[in-house]
Amino acid sequence: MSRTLLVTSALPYANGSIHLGHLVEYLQTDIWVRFQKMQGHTCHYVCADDTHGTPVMLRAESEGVAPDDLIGRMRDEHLRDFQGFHVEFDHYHSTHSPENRAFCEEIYIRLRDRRPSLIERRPIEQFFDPVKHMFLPDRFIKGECPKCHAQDQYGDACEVCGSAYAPTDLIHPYSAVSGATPVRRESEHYFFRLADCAEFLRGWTRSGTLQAEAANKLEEWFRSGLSDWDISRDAPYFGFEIPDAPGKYFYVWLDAPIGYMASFKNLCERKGINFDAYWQKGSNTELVHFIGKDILYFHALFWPAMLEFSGYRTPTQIFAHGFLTVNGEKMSKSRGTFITAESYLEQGLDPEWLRYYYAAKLNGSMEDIDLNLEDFVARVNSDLVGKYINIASRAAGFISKRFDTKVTLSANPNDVALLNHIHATTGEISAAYENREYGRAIREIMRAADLANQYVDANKPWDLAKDASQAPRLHEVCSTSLNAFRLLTLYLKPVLPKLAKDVEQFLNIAPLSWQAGLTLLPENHSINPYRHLMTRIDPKQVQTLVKANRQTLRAAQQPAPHSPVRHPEAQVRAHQPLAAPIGLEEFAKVDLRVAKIVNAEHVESADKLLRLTLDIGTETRTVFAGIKSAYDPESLKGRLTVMVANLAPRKMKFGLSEGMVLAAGDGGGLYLLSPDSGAQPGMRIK
RNA sequence: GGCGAAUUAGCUCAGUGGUUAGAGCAGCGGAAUCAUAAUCCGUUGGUCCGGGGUUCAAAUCCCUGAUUCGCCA
Repeated sequence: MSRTLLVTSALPYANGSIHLGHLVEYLQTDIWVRFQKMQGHTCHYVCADDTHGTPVMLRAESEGVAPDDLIGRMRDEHLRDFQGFHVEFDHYHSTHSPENRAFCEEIYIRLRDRRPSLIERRPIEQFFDPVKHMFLPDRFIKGECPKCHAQDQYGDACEVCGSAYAPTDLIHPYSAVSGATPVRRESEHYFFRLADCAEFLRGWTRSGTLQAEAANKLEEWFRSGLSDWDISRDAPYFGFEIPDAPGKYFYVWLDAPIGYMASFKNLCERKGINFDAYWQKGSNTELVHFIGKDILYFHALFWPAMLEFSGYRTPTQIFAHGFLTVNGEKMSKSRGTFITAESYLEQGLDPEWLRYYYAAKLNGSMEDIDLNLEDFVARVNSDLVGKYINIASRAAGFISKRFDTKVTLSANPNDVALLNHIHATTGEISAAYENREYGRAIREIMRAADLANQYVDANKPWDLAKDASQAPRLHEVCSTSLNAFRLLTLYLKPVLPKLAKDVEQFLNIAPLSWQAGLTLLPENHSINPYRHLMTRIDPKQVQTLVKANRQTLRAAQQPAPHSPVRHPEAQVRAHQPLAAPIGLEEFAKVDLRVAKIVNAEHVESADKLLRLTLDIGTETRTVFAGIKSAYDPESLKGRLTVMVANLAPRKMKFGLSEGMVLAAGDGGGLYLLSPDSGAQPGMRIK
């Protein structure tokens, strides 16, 4: 039965580049969409840039450009990266669009005008930056941790001791925007009464829309009670003004998911698709959202509630996936594993290698997947080139040279058995794709590729070729090999669209679709000359890629490592303004010394700290440094760095810290300073 | 701190119907030479994180500990 689907991937935020972590989601979705289209279903895949919010506003300001210019540029970059990885959207829009404004206003007004209303206004008190004249979200307020007294911690949680608190708990808070001391100020905010939607949400959650793990997570949230959602932000804010509220703007997370509708609306206008047939209540089309597990809260609570109570249909499925780790660890700029989509392509790596590797690793759960770079090379080379491509390569020469490029049909039982066997796996493979069990599909396909290679080996075309009387058999064996190869290509096509296209050209056939593709090449069908379809990965390419990403750190505008659509307010770290000027004498008070790290070790029960023993020539110091996330203690031993030697010692839970080491970081990574070669421990820095 | 997830061969992962735990890659031995040194056959390798319990029987269920990761809006 033919289905009609609208599929989305989460909207990437316009404040960062696409990296390999993002790509997990877009490739997962793209594979699924391509599979659905190959099935003959009607399937639209839309996405957009998520453009609003304080981080974009501040970044545009710091770059001296209008927000519109910034988001226009970012959208172009994002789209270019996606296309580079063969992610094929039917439309890629922007949340800063007339369509989105219209839907935001409409949905808001419908929620507001319900009786009883789902929108409530009440004043709340927040920190306000008196210099910058703006309210400060938690992440924009820094200060001293009330628990461990670490300096310069964010307003929501301490990165040194890991404790969570409210920004009001900070000691000596200051604005991360201007450096000014924030003041408390009251302002009226608009809230969406989520608690009133609880009953609906409980039912919706259990209606098969979520993975079991996700439904469990929601159950936790239900148990702890749903609170109202603050959907307004005060000017200045880059976003849409709330219709009846001058100076109040929709919070970016309200307008971001509505962007799915806006993007599709734009597609509908241009293609003559009936928008209402997809979005009206009771629609029998499927609405499927692919998201990262970190934004489940927004997509499984706020979003369906907003839709339901503003008279729209709710999503059919929310598919949440896990994060990407590289070599078993969080992506890290200092290790060079924070790899951007752009750099991957620039280094000349084939996007289909990554598509294949992700597919081989993905399943339908929210578990994280690991990109092990050594395994990546081995897996792609062995599976794709050694097994799959090899089948075509083994047979093509004979067909071209001995049989005038023409294939034949074979009734030989061995040949029929092989093709039947590969054909028989179709159901299992398509079920695996449908359920997003791509790893299972790939295992199945590679098992079939193994069979094909065994078949070639058993039938020994190279022996047949030596005996002219065996020519008909040789013809059958090579034709059967190519037919097997054709079926495997069909199965791999959602994952490897470009390669499949090249194979279609080589085999001289129409684009493969699922049902029509489950046939054989007709008698006397003529193929084109074989050219190498895919090269192997040279491990050096991967090393170069890692090196390149280690070196291009200053670009540093990336959002937090592995989240496809991170809470936008959290992404502001990269844009700290310069501090107020100071005189030389003031600077000279700081005694900076070259220090040799003579020992470095983990601190038991500390999440972020390493205990460093530093030699500064005249004495050794113990310093607790919050750099565990970025450095392996062993790698630090013996290296030189810079420390503040006259910082007053501070008592910490783990002992006395006698100074601090200097490191740069914007939240996405940490980079210890190093003096140039020749410096000796104890030298003063001035 | 609370809650949740994960921990299976050197690597990456399958494996809930409770029998003698599997695959791919890597390793080792052999064969082959059509194919981008690709392929084929054989083979080594695991106290299924530790400990306890339930059972005739546990990687699988229960309890507990360790480690890792995530969430706490």
